[in-house]
Amino acid sequence: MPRAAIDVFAAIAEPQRRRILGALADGEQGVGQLVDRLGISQPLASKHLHVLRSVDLVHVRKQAQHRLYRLNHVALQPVRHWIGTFERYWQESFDRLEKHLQNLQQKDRHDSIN
Amino acid sequence: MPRAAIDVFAAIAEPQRRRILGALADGEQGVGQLVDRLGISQPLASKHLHVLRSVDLVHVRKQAQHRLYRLNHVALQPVRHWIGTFERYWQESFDRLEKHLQNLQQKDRHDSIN
DNA sequence: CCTATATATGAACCATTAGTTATATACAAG
DNA sequence: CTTGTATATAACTAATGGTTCATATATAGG
Repeated sequence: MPRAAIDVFAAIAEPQRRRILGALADGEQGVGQLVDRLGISQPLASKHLHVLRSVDLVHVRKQAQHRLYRLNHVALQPVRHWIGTFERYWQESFDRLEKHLQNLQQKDRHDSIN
Repeated sequence: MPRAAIDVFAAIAEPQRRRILGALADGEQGVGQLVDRLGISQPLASKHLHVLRSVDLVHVRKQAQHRLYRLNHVALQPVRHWIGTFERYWQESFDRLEKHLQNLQQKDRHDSIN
């Protein structure tokens, strides 16, 4: 139960959490599905999801007893941006990318993560 | 003295290490300069640099008693690539970027980091 | 209300690690 | 060879965090 102020960088530093995010890239999923796919214990999955939720990397949706988690790729922007500060060599391309990203964000409501 | 197998993600999860890399983005620097600029202790700087070196994020060059560290931005590619796997929405742009990156890598010998 | 299923949470354990202080190493200069 | 400067390393401390086991909460269905 990490109550410490963890940031996005620390969140994605954990291999299991990266695996979870990778699995969620295939679409919204419940805890049970993630447990089965990744072969980890249920409490561990819940706790990692809690961390990911604390940095807004995932969003939750209730459905009966299930909690359906879905990836929020926008929360990765701090990492993207930080890396961009070093890669000024291709900064021009990066700027184009950022612009494109902002456009995508605006119509990012009920988009197709599947 | 972290002898554990730390990866790039864990290396950049540490805020002080990100600050060090940020400082090195301005060009090659000695440990003393980093200590002054960042206001951290000398042993701490050396240890963080050791970690960064273990994942090839920095390269060292001896000059008299000094050790001059310089950023190796190419080592950030795993992070870039991993993030790219989620951001398939602008994948096309990303591919163009990757191509550009590979071109830059080839003429990355004694380039100008400053 | 009782049971089953799905998920979250608490407690305890153990490993890792950021940080400090003290000391060692490397090199240069006299 | 001694001194001074620059950096690395060792020993230690304290905090953090990943993991497991047990238990609690939530919801559905009889």
